Amino acid sequence: MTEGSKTELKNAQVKLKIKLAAARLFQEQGFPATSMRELAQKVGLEASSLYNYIKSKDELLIEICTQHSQTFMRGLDEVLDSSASIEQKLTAIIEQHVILAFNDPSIVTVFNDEWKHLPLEVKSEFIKQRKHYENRILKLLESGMEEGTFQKLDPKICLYSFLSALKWVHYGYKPDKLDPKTVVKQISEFLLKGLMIRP
Amino acid sequence: MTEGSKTELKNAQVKLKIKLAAARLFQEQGFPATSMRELAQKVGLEASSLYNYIKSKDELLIEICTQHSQTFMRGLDEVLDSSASIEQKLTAIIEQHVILAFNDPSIVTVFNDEWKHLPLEVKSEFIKQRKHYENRILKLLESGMEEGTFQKLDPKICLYSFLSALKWVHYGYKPDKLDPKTVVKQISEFLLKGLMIRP
DNA sequence: CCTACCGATCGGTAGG
DNA sequence: CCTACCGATCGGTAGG
Repeated sequence: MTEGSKTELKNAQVKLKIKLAAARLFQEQGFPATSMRELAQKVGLEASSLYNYIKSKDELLIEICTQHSQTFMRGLDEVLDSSASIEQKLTAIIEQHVILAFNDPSIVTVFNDEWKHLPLEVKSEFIKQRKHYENRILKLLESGMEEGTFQKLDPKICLYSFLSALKWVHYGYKPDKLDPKTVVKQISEFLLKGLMIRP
Repeated sequence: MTEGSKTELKNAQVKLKIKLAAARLFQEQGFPATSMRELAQKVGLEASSLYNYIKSKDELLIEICTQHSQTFMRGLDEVLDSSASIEQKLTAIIEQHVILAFNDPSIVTVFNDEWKHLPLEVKSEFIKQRKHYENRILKLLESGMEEGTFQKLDPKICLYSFLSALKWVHYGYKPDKLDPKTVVKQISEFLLKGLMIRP
C-alpha cells in the first residue's frame, strides 16, 4: 500500500464520520436548519476544514439519499427475484424496512423527510427511483389480488397505506425495547390480517 | 359596527391570507427554508409589511400547528363520547383524518412534518398534546382487544402503524381523483380486515 | 404599507 | 487543518 492510498483511506474514514454526523443533525433539525459550523463542531473540526473531505453541504444530502435508495432497491430485487410466495415476499419487504430503520434510523429519516431539499436535478431522479420502487410493490399487490391471496381493494390506496404504515419505526418513540423480530411479526400480522378478529 | 372593528376585521382577513400562504410554503419547502421575503411576495406585500399583521415567523408556525391540534382534539372528543361501537369509532377516526387531509392538505402537512421547528416551549406542549391524543386512541385499541373485537397484538405497534398508515392522504400523490368517501372506505377495509383474504 | 437599514449568520474560498 | 474573510441572505425594526 502506497502512502497515497493510505491518505485516501483516512480521508474516506473522516468523510464517513462527517456523513453520519450530518445524517443525525439533518434528522433532528432538518437539512436547511443545520449549519456547517454546527456539523464541524460535532466532528471536532472548523467549518472550513470540512471542505477538505466533502464538496458541499448538498453533496452530503445527495449521498445519504442515493445510497439509501440503492440499498432499498437491491433489497427489493433480492425479495422479488426469490421463489417465495406473494405473502412471504410482502413479509420480507416489511422485514427489510424494519431492519434498516433499526440499524440506521438517522439515514432512514433523512431519506424519508429531507429528500425535498435535494438539488432539482438530483431530486427528479430521486423521485423517479422512488416511483419505480413503488410500482414494483404495486405490481406485487395487484398480482396478489388476482391470484386470490389478497382482498380486492384499490391497489394504490393499499400501497400507500402499506408503505406509510412502516414509517414510524425509525422515529424516536420505539415502543419499550422491542426487538426488530417482534416488530416485524406484529406489523405483518396487523397489515396482513387486519385489526378485526377473524370470524 | 365602528371604524375600529372594521379595520380589525380587515386585518384578520389579511392575516388569514398570510397564514394560508405560509402553510403552503412551509409544506413545499419546510419552515426554515421559507423566507419572509418569499412569503411577502406570495401575498403581494413587502417583507416588512407582514409585521403589521403578524408578530413573527414563529407565530405563523405556532398558530398553524396549535389550531390544527385543537381541531383534532375536538374531533376525537366527539367520536369517543358517542355511543358508537368500537369498530365504528375507529372508522370515524379514519374518516376525520382523511377529510381534514383533503380539505387542508398544507396545514396537515405542516402539522405532521414541521412541528419540530416550533420554539422549545411551545414544542414541548405540542408533544404533550399529541401524546395525549395518541393515548386516547391507544385505550380504544386496548379495549377493543379486551372485548374481543380486535386481534390481541402489541397495542403500541398497532397504534403507530395505524396512525402512520393515514399519513399519506395529504401528500401530492392523490390516487387518480378519488373522492374522500371512497378513500375512507378503502383504508378502513385495509386496516380493519387486513390485506389477506378472509378464509 | 413602504424605504432604508440593522446585526447575525449562512455556505464557501484564499492562502498558507 | 486553521485563520481570515467574502458576498448573500436571513428575520426583524425605525421612522414615516
